[in-house]
Amino acid sequence: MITGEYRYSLDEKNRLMIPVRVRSEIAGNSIMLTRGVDQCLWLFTHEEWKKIVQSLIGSTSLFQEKARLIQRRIIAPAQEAEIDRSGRINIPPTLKEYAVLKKECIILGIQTYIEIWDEKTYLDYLEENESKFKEAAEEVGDRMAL
Amino acid sequence: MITGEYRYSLDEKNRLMIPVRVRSEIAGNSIMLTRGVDQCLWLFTHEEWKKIVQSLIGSTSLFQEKARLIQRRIIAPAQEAEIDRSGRINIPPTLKEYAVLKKECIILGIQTYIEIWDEKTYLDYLEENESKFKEAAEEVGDRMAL
DNA sequence: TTATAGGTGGGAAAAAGTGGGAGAAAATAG
DNA sequence: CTATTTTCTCCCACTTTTTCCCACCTATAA
Repeated sequence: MITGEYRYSLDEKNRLMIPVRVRSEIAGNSIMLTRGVDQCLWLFTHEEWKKIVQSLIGSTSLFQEKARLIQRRIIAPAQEAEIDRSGRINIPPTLKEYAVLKKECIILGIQTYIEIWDEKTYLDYLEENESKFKEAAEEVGDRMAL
Repeated sequence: MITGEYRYSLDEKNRLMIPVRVRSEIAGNSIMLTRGVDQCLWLFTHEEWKKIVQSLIGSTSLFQEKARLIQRRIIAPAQEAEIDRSGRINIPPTLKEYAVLKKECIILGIQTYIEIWDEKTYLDYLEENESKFKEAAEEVGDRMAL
């Protein structure tokens, strides 16, 4: 299981470090990188990617508007990324622009996949949603005894 | 059951002591550390953490807004922390910043988990919420005879 | 006072992270 | 089509951080 919140900087060559702890959870050295929901990038292992693709296009058709949208928004932008010897990946220009990555980036391990955020964007997102989060937490609290 | 309120200081290497009484309640020497609700860190045993993750993400998907929020706010920031020979853990930078830990920290044992606060933040929190606490206490009093 | 357990600080080796050079490949201009 | 420039990739070397270990300090109890 991939987990953790890390800060790394994108260098001048658009390389971004993948934290060791995350790397060690990823089998092989090649991953899929795509647009996420919200202003971040998603990063999947090949296995996970296969599952996603299957569940996204498995039951839909190119003759359905919403299906086309999801395909264009999630599936099409996906690119393979190699992890280099020092544990970094290259961020392709279009994806970099989508997530508005500047220098400081946040990498989030979310169990089965990874998110890449621009630091400022991420902090703003959390701040904006803190009250919504607390509501959600209260709801969870109602459902269980923690 | 873990209980107690302790004061320890974070050293220059970002190590924080886990009180012996708390340590002895933890099986193994590794725990999960994450962002808490409110400005503190939460610390769970692996068992407890598993339960939390399960109940938080068990039935949700990365294509649901609230689910993503909870995952980003609680699940993703979680990192494993090893307890060293002297009974200390390392606090990762992003978590340290979130809880605004300076030198003096307060460690709270709350039955099944532990909270880590910056001392000043904790005292302010208690003070600010004293009246809310009294209300809550009244409510509890209505429901039972203590 | 001495022994013991809890707590604190720091050195040294190892691991992780960073930046940059050189050659290959690709793009562009002539 | 070739020559020049730019971009990309691979690799190496340096720096920083982390980890592991040990020594010492302090308080408590024998």
